[in-house]
Amino acid sequence: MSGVEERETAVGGGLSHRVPDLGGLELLLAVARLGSLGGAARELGITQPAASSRIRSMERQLGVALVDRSPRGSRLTDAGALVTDWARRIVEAAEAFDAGAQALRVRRDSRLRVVASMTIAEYLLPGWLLALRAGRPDTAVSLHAGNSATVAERLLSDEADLGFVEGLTVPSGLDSVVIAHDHLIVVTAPGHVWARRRRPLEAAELAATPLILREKGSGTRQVLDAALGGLARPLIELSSTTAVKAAAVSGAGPAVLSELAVGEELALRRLVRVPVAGVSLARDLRAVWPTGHRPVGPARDLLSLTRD
Amino acid sequence: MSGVEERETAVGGGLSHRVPDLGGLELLLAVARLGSLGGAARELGITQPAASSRIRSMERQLGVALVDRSPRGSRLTDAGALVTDWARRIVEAAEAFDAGAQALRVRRDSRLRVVASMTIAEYLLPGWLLALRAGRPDTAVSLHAGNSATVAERLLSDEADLGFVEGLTVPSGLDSVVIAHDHLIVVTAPGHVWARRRRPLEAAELAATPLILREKGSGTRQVLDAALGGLARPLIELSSTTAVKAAAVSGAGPAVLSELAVGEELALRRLVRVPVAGVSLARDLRAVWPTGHRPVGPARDLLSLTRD
DNA sequence: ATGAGGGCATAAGCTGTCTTTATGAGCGGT
DNA sequence: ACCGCTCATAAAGACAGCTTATGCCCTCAT
Repeated sequence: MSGVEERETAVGGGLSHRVPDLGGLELLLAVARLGSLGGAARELGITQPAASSRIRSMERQLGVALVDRSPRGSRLTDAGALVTDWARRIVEAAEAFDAGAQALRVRRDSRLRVVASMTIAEYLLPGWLLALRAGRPDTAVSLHAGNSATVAERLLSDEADLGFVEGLTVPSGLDSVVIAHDHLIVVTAPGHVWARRRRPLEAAELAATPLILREKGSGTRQVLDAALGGLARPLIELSSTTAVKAAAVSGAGPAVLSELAVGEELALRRLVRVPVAGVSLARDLRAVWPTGHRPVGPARDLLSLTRD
Repeated sequence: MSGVEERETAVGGGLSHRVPDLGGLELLLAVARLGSLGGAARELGITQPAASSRIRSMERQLGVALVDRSPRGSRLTDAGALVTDWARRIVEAAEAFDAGAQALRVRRDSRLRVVASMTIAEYLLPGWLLALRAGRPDTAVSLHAGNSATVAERLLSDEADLGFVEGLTVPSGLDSVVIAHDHLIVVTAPGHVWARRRRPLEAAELAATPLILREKGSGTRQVLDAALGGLARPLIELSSTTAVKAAAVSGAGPAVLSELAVGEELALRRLVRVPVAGVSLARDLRAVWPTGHRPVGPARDLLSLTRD
């Protein structure tokens, strides 16, 4: 209730003022791994005083001692070990971001050109790219995102070497292999009536209720319409998974989304899964390529990483 | 193969030079949500030119156009939508970090004092704290991490209101309720012989092989020793889950860890799960409190969030 | 004992980034 | 035609982080 506390929570955002920047977190991880400030500094290509000062400023910012300094090295405190583990999650997310972002740059010299549907590009590809980078560090990948039609088009016009789609059907002219299974699920904000519901929803009830949906033509919408016999009733139609999630979290109504998209939200209880019965909302995720042109080289490397 | 490219990948670290900082990512999320640079700027408490310049510098850094500007607002480009979703993962990890870090500060006025074992504090508590903050924004939580004995000690001396343990036994003097189930799993680096193994490991084989383990006395080690009859043979003993994971990832040998701890690593294929048969490596995660003092108020709120 | 080496802290100066203030320009509805 | 919204540009100030240059502490080997 103090003025400061009030403002801190009222501002709400300002995360970047309470969380050390990525450079600081990387430094902390290096200190944890190497057991020495100077060693960590060397690894990151900065000087020892810079590392010392930076760790100290993180400790000031967090209000917690992170490392025990001694004349023969530095070890994490108990709190420091916790903070370091939480920091690792941020850095891993940043690594995935980096792998994805590098692939988004249009480069003519890419040895592997991938085109993928949105959901796959958002939730699965960064991980695959990281794994690929670990195994084949010199493979330059470029990524283009689009719907199933776009994927087919770019593959057939030789603008891409490997594609990923999430629809019900495989575009003609393409061979495919199933690489994972996905389910659409119904979710609501925790405050919604359905959030407390134990008895599964029936198809009729789902079809009769206005839902927050992706636009017609999206892979997600295709599957839902097919499952309900083309009857899905939109409360609003939004053009991205993100917008649908945001609307559902804010309590606008129930939404239908891939379980890939809402893992985090379910874990944090920002959204609640509503049980459904008698409706087939499963779909396959597939890798695709032009008929007959079985993937070779880098494309084959990536494909082998996607096996679940 | 160019000089610049060479250096970028050779440095390897330097993540913070290729990924925008948290402030920039938050700004991008706000732009995506509000559809306007100026609106996002207002929400974050900065001026419109600052937002404009910052978004522009992110686009320069990533080499990709993120937003389509128009005289009546800004919308994300396709690439921008992808980048924004990847950015959201980073920001969510940062929110968990923040929730945890705030709880680590020692504050006398905390209305809820929690003491938890390491694994739970590392992997589950931040999410619970975020959910608690969402539902009860004014609950100040403080967190202390330690082993089972520490948890019991602090609860019984009234230094904590609610505890979480992961061992096989409940310390005497405490009541408990099971809040989740956990399994220890055997993992190796992808290059290890066991990584390609299909036939499950037997207890005898596991007991005969030197493993990367937590130190004796840790919850993880207790469960493993019990399951193998006290026979676990350490290749090395390390004092943190983190260190065990790092050793396993680097290929030092097979490790035994909670599946909570290696979710990310398995998804990114940095580690591979080795099937095991005939060994009971399950354990319960429990909330605990002094016998008779059933949790009330904030403690009860938190407890109700942990139900799986 | 004593000197060498590794480890950390402090001080001073520099540089770059991000910010604000001030202003201009495009588009749309009234 | 004007007002309101949007975004862009330019100039100047504030701040954070880095480097260089030291000094102290501890340990180990000579």
